[in-house]
Amino acid sequence: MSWTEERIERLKKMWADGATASQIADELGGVSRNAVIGKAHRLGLEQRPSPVKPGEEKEKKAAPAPAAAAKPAPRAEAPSPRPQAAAPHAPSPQRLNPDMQYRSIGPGGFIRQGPGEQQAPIPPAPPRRLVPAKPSPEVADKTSLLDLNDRICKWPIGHPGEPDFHFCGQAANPGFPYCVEHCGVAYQAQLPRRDRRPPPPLPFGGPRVR
DNA sequence: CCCTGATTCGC
DNA sequence: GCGAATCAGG
Repeated sequence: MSWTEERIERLKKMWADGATASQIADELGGVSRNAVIGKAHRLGLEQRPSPVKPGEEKEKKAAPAPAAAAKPAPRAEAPSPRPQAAAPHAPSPQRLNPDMQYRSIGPGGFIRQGPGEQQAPIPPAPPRRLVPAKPSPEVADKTSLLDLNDRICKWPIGHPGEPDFHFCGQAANPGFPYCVEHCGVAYQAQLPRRDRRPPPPLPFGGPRVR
């Protein structure tokens, strides 16, 4: 089927009306939705909300980042002693906390409280001076999660959970999460399709095909 | 899986 | 120019 004047007109009309490429292809018949999209582009009538390109390019996919949650991790300067008291919900009969104050509970399981009755205030914990924990000797001089920022290479060294897990820590390649050396590992130029090597055959005949 | 539009590139 | 194959996101 060829793109006659009439079919092109119909394509333009439906495209402008917001029909999807699939709908247009079905309506016209004899063409695939890819053909419709391709034709629409060649006609220059694009600029439609694409599900894939709503705006600018988003976060780069950090290629091998396993658990490197690459956030600067805001440092807690002076944490407040106790954020809030536990809500006085109906405590289960088991595992009673001896430090807690309990009140009688009615048949419905709710605390019975008179109209003017106030909840007894929980006394605040005595102020305590908080000192930073000493880092374990394995990571003493290494770049830890808390040391990360956007100017530091976040390439993980070792594996999360290991005692000496840390990050590269070199000066990052500007605009990239890694230093120049690790950028070279993380990012590879994509070859033209014809130059790509086909993936090696999977063992056992590969995944099932329905 | 289904869907979407965008892009690439052999023809 | 055409459109299948592919990509990338919902």
